[in-house]
This record gives sequence, C-alpha cells and structure tokens, in this order.
Amino acid sequence: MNIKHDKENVLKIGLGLFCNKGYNSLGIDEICKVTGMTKGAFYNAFKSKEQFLIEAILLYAKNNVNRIKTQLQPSKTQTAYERLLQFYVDMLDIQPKVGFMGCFINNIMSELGAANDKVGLASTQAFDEFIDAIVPTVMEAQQNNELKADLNAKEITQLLHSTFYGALTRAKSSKDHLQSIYTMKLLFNNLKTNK
Amino acid sequence: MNIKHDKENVLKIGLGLFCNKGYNSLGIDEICKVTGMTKGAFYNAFKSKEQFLIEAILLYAKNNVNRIKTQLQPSKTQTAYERLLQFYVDMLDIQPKVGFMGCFINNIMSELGAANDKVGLASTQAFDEFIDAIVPTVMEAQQNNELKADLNAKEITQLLHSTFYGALTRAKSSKDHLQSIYTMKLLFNNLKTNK
DNA sequence: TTATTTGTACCGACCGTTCTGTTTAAATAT
DNA sequence: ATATTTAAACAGAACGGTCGGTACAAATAA
Repeated sequence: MNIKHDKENVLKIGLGLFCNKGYNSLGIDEICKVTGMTKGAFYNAFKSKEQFLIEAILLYAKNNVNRIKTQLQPSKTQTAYERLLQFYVDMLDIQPKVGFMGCFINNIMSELGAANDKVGLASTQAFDEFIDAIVPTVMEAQQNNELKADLNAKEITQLLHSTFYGALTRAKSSKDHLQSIYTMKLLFNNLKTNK
Repeated sequence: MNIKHDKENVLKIGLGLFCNKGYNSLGIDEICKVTGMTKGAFYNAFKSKEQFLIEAILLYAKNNVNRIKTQLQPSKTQTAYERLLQFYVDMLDIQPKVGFMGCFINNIMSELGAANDKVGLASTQAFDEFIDAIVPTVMEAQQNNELKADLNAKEITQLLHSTFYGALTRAKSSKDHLQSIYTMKLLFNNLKTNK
C-alpha cells in the first residue's frame, strides 16, 4: 500500500529535525521514521541527503520571509522601532521552549557553510532574503525619526541580524537567553536617534 | 618502536582540524593520521573523542585569552578604541587565508552547544573568558572618551563579541568577509561618543 | 499493458571504541 | 653494577553499530 507523501510536509518535519540535531547528526533513517516514509519513498522524492537539506533551506527561507513580513506589518499599536525590537526579542524569548534550537539558517551556515559551497550559497541567499524582508521596517523607523537616519538601512539591518545570530549562538550554548535579549536591546538603544 | 607524543601538540593539531571540519565530520582516524598517532596511543591519552574536544576547548581558551591580551595591550601608536577595532577587523581579514574556519568556540557552540551540556558549558566559559580579557580595553576606551561612558563595559563587550560571531558565521557561508568588516565598523561607529 | 512509486534487504564505507599484545623506561632487588 | 619486576605508553587489528545510498521485486497508478 503506497502512501502519498506530502513533500512539503516531509520537508517541514525534516526542517525541525535538522534544527534540533544539525546536519551530520541526523540520519535518513530517523527522517523516514518520523515522517513515516520508507527509504525507497525518500530516495524517490529526493536525490540525496544534501539535496533534501537544500530544499529544506529553500522552504524555510520562503516561510520565514512570510513570517517576518507578517510580524513586522504596520500596526496601530506599535511603531516600526517597537515592532523590530519585539521581533528579535520574541525569537530569543521562545528559545527555552524550543530547546534552544536557534535559527536553522545560522546553524547550517556554521556547520556546513564553509565546507559545502551549494549549502553555503543557499543559506547565504536565505540570509539575504531575511535582510530584504526587514529593511522596509528599518526604513520606516528611520522616517519616524526613531532610528538614526544617516545610516544605510540595509547595513543597519545586517548589523541587527548579525548581532542576533551571534547572541542566539551564545544563548544556545549557555542556555541563557536573557543575556542575549539584553545584548539586542543594547544594540537597539545605540541605534536610536539622539532625541 | 613507540613514539613519545606531546599531548599539547596533539591537541593543537586537533584544534585546527576541528576548526576546519567541525566535530562530527572529523574522525579519530584522521586525527591519528595527521598527528602520527595510532588509536592505541590516542585512547591511552584521551578518554574519548568528547573529552579530547573539551581539552581542546580549554587549550584554545587559554591560548586565545593570551593572544587577546597581547593584541589589546596598551600601545603608543593606537588608542584603546583603535586597538579594539583593529582586533576584530584583523580576525575577519584573515578569514580568506584560513579557509573561513571562523572561531573555534563559535563553531562548537553552534554545532554542539545545545545538544551536549559538557561542551556547552566549556564553550560558554571560554566565551566568558574572552569577554573578561577584552573588557579592560573597553573601559580604557570609555575613559578616553572614545566609547560612550554611560554604558556598562561588560555589556558593550558582549555586544561587540556577539556581533563579531554573527558576522563571522555569515562570512563563513558567503565567503565575503568585507561585508562583515563593514558590519563591525558600523557597530563601532555607533558606540562612539558624540563628539 | 506500461510506467511510476514504494518496501525492504542489502552494500561498502566509516564511525568511536575496545581488545590483546608489545615496547619502553623507571623502580626495585640482587 | 646487574638483573628483575612493574606499570604506563603504544601499536594496530578487530568489533559492533551506523551511515548514505542502491537494487529490485511488489504494489499501485496510468
């Protein structure tokens, strides 16, 4: 009895597993076990483990860009600056609840980015898409005179996101997300206009 | 004919291999091949691969703290602020020459920090030692009126180092260290006093 | 029928670790 | 001084297990 597997759902499950265990510590057998697939079905759907990872990166990038845009959407109750800060603080806040799995892209960049060109490229592209999704809100905050207007919006965003990744990695290891939240807040404070 | 092995030298070589390949992608066989050891010698000197890693972390922490202190030493030609900035820029600058191996502690935090408590603890401690080695120079820059004096020196240092780690991870994956240097410089600029 | 998908046994490579036996040099005894 | 003992260090084959990937027949779909 063949089972029709939803490829996107399988990728989504694999995504979660990769987040928790990394690339090298996750085996095909476990992916199959969790998704209910067999190896035949897996290798019929995906060329290789590497290709599976790359497709997972692409899916994660797509979904995460949407999530970012939704979360940063103009709001009546929050200014652009407040939305940005909350966006980053929220992601750090949930870390204890998700076993400090961090950010998939950051994890993969660190584990495979230098060693595997295809993966490095895919994760760099995902990073850039996140930046592009955040930039408009940074610009809005600049126009609101919340963030310093004399700085390039994209460069600010890259600074925000790089700091976030560094703080996230530290939180993963120390199991202390509060210090990382403080670090992000300190950065935000220093990018504020001098009112 | 037995060979007498220098344990610290073996750890140093293992360190370099871990930096380039990560933990899971590096086998005992390769460590033995490169160091000229046999498995018998390896397992006589080290309890396990995990213990070997932890000893490597401790050695790296010790050596790196010394390197940091040397590089940040008071100088006649550079202010505290200039030394700090150059310290971080230098580390990003050499990345192309070292195959974008990044920072050992950051790599290990990302790969194993959440999954392995012992490793998480050791790498967090190493991180904290780096912070403590950098703080005095940050304080000096504050006293020079180069860095904002109203901020806690340790918090500033944690911000600097977190951003550095995030920027480093991005550089690893994109093979573009220049963007990461720019990000660090932007951060430094925003922590400057408003003269 | 024919083409595609799935289940499962299996492959060779590699993993960290353990094993037995050997070498070596220092400690002890003569 | 010389012989003997002892314990640590070393060599490297071998172990059980896991890895990503394949072969191929059975099942299903067209």
